[in-house]
Amino acid sequence: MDVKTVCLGMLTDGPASGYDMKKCFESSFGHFFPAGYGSIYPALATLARNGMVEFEEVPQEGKPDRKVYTITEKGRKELMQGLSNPQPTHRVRSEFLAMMCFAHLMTEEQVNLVIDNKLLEIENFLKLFEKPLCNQCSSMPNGARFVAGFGQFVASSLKGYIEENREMLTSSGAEKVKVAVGQ
Amino acid sequence: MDVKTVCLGMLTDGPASGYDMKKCFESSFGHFFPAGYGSIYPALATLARNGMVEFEEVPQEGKPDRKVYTITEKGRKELMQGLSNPQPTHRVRSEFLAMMCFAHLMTEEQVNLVIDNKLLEIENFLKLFEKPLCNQCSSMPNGARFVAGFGQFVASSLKGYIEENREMLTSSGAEKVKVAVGQ
DNA sequence: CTTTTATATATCAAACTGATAGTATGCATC
DNA sequence: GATGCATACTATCAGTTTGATATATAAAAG
Repeated sequence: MDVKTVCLGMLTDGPASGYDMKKCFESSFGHFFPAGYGSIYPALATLARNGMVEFEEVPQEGKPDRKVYTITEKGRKELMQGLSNPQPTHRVRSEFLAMMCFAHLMTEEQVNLVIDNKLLEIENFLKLFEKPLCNQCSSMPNGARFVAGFGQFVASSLKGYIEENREMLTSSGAEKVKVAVGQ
Repeated sequence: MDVKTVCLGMLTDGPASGYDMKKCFESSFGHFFPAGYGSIYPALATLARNGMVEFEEVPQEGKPDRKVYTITEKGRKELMQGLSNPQPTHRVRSEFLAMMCFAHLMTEEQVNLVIDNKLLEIENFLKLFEKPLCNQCSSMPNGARFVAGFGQFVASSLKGYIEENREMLTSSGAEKVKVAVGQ
């Protein structure tokens, strides 16, 4: 299950260009499966070379040609193959958590800044769900609703955990008391 | 903040070999910052080349020599530099969620198998916290306790969300009803 | 009038992933 | 008694991904 498979999946919704797909990654997929041009374009090139997709070059005025990709029958089979893995991964790579492991090497100001920024980031993410948006909330496939709900739920859990435990990372009560008692 | 920085951080706890660090990644760091030999050994080689670490080759009986790395003063400065980024990332890459977006292209059996496996995986992960382990729970730096608690909290949140919403992904009541009414 | 944003393509160095390889001991399974 | 597997240690490699950059034009923002 790499970027190629996700691109094939996106194309089951209708033809699209690499640029369209990038926007789709940015707005939704990218929150749990990031991809940039550097992986999308090579993926599409490989898929085309292997007959999984076909493309039509659509000329435009004043803009580069659009390459509009369509999934083929072979591509659909490949997609089903990709969806047949019974143990898909779910990986986190967090500079944030790695950094917090070394909080004792940082100043209190540094730690607080990092945490405040992270909370802001999470709050901004949660705002995406408040809007009357979900352009097609009702028309959204169940899978997409499950995943969106997942993201919202995890984000608000995170926020709660960080808020309730952040003092663990800074001059914790315990340590301050010890110092006071020691003197 | 790449593997090099995390290696430097690990070395502030005392000298270690690449193999030791791999075990450390496997047992703890890897849950939120994965790294394999393919990134650890090149990272250590680069760090040594740039004077961030020094190493001593310790011969052993019947086993390959251990290369025991120690952080240098220059390495400590580099680490502080790495810890000074006020906006560390926290990224998820989830084949699981991507797959669930395409649940409507899968059979109900496939979806159920994937979800059952994922729940088992989460339960196994949660078992790591039940043990009287945390070899040094009390001696653990606060940062590590914060991060461990974070992992435990997120995992149990995930479990709850999946259990409560999984029926959204399979032949949902709603759709079954619609079919029945339509006939 | 200049900078930014949007539309569209594409590439590249550096980093990372997952697998493989080599070498030696011990331990269990057949 | 042999075969395979786990542990201990190093290391590399092909394929992917990341993040930045390049190219080109037009419209909107400042």
